[in-house]
Amino acid sequence: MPATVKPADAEEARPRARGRPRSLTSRDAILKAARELMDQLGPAGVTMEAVAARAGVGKPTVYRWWPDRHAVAMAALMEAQPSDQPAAIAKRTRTLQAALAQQMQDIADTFGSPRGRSVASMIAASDPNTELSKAFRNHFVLARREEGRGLLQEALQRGELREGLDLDVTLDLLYGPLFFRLLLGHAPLDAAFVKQLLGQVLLGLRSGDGN
Amino acid sequence: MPATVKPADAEEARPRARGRPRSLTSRDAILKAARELMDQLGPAGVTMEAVAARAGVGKPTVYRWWPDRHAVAMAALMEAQPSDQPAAIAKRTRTLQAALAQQMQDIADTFGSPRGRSVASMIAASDPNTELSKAFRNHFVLARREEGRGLLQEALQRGELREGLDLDVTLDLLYGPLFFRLLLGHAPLDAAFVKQLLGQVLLGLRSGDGN
Amino acid sequence: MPATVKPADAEEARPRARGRPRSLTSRDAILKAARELMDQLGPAGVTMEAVAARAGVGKPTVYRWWPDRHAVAMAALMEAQPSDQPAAIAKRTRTLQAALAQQMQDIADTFGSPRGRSVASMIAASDPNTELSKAFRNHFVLARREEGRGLLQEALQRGELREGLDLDVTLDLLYGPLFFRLLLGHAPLDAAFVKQLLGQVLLGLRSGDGN
Amino acid sequence: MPATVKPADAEEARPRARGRPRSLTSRDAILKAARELMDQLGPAGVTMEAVAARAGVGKPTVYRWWPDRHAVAMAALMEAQPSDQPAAIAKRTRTLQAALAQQMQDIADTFGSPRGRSVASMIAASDPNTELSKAFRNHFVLARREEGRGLLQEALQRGELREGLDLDVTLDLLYGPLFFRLLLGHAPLDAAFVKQLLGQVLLGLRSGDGN
DNA sequence: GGATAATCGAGACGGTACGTCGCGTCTTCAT
DNA sequence: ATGAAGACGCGACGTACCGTCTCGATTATCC
Repeated sequence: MPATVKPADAEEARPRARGRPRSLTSRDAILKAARELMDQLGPAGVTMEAVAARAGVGKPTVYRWWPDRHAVAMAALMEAQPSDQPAAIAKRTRTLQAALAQQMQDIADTFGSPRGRSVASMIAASDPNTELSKAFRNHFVLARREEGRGLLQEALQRGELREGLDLDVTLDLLYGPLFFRLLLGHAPLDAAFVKQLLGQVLLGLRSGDGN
Repeated sequence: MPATVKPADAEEARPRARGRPRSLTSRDAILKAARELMDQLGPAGVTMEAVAARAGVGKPTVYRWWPDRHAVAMAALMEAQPSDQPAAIAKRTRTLQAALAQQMQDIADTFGSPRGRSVASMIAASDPNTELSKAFRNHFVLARREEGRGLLQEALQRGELREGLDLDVTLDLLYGPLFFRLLLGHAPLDAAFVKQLLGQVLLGLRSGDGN
Repeated sequence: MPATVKPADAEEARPRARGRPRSLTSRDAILKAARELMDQLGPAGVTMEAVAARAGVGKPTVYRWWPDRHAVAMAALMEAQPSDQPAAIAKRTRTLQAALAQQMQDIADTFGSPRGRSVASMIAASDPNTELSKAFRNHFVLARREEGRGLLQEALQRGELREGLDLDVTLDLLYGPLFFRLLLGHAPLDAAFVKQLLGQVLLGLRSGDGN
Repeated sequence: MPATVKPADAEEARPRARGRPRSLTSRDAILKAARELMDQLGPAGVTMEAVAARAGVGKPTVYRWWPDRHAVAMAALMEAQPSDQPAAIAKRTRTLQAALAQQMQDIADTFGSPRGRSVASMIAASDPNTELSKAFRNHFVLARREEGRGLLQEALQRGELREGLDLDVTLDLLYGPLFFRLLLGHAPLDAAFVKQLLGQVLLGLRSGDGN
């Protein structure tokens, strides 16, 4: 799913806007420049002037695509990491616990990187009410949570989990602690933690009731 | 615990510095101004110029106390909310589950407020490695988590929880999902959620092993 | 005589260019828009974007007719005021002094208007070496001076003026002070001034020599 | 007399403004930079960015002293040429005609230079109603005209000129044609012209009446 | 009559400069 | 020495126009 501000590509009419079409080349150059600045200087380095200069583009062209520097940075990060296959590959080959463990470790690795830190800091710094901010959170965090929902539902169908489980609470029980440690950094985020976390959560999912 | 970067008020010598002493009045006026700006304009509104102007203070005076705008903002927020008694009062009067539920609901209320949103956004936006940032995270999040540790330890001594419990994982299991929903806002953070959350977590704490 | 930069309509071949011919409707709309902007906002308001937008025309269409914004503004002003009959009508009906007085008052009125101020400011602001600039100066100022030359020559033939008069100096003696006050605004430009001016100048033209 | 916008140096109170005083060093560097740009690139080259960069000064500092680019350019030109002694020296040593001839040739030389062209173009391009614009016109043009008034008054006292002369008209009669040719460029501005001009004007001043 | 070609409106393009705001530092006088 | 005041160099902001280009659509001439 593209990171543009106006996807709007419902296949209907869309009367082939008048005038010169926007240059996708410019758009890509802008996002590439933003990504490089993000990696080299962090989120604060993604200034409109630096992005435009590095992309070989006029500042107004950047503003034609995105309304401000936060939007450019978010679009660059979203385009950089498609949020795709990694877990999907592993999905079917393991047990629920193994699949979740792998995905969570993958998330930890991703967010442990400098670019991941940038993502985290932008999630919290941006106005949470804008559409772009929601899309960004969805892209980087909630999409992973939805992968987990898929894994849980399969396990549910296999009868490995008890009926009547509140999936949303369970998902937060899995991913909440993960991002909590990522953001706070008060304790290590290693394989042992993931194992313990999964163990405690899954224990409560197998039998009995959680009330 | 003061919010200044340099407490340094070790009671020893301190040769009664020459010249005019720093005005505590100024300090308080600065923090008050910062708090007001934070409430009215959000974290981005806490600029040094605005703070100094509103406090009726010169900019260098602000810089004499804190090194940059983030520090002023953090100090203002920390001074505003002492992170004290609320849970302490309730501690002894209820069951573990009830005490935790009350504290968590209290946290949710606190962070649901505009000022709480500011706190959350500053946590994620600030450089996580600075001392001030650590103090800030500790003040607003980890201190609450430590309150929970106290509650769990009491329950442990009462034999309500199984031995060998990994308290750190358990604490993240409790507070992680809470802050996860606070930050992401993907699902409501109401009493039902708190109840479900506590139910699922405590279920795994009572018997059996979590491995 | 049209105000376009490229009249070039030498009646010869001109192989009746292929393709769609330029729209005179557009041309007129552009000049009309430029005139309106000039009147409402002054010379600085005559921007290519505003002209094109107000004329309901694409920017390249404007550039197809004129090379830059100055040219458009000058063309608009020149087209607006044909520099014609006013004095021509009066020419024959009066004495030299009366005819000059009327023309000069007419010039003063013209240049005293907002549009006249625009003309004056463009004369001085434009690069004096371009062809267009020369045509513009000629249209608005020197053409009037040439009218005066005609009046003087008639008077010369009637024997009202002494022989050997340097007409160019005399013309500048008449029109120089007029435009001087117009541009500098240091003193009123009223009928009394015109009368005084003509009196002093013509005094020197009647007899004796000016050496 | 300085070119600052706020001279206001009436020697009275002026309570020694609070805060850091403005740096005259910066002011001078700005004006010097503006002058150099004016000489090298013409009036259009005097952009705020270029001035600030060349002066080694921040843009806001330039705006602290002058409100816009025109003001900077005018101040630079006024500071560059003090509009002083030249004629004053010659004043007493010659006849009226010789003194005027020298001054007028001096004016022609001054305004014939590139910098003089810039001055002329700025006079006509600037909003004639602002205080700065008036000061500018006064500095470069009317001050010279006033020198001429002095010369005429001396001649008047010596009895060289007839009584009842309208000095203002006479002055415009002298300087108007000069600036007319300067601005329009339709005829040479050489010694012969100056001689002819003075001859015709002075002829009318000696005897008879100009009505 | 169908191809060809220059024009049309529209509007995005790379740029330059605008005038503003905030940073964190420095310099002044008054306390 | 510290207080407030405020100017300093700096750098980024977001906007306005510049003059050029690239679209699809239109309108004429030429084959």
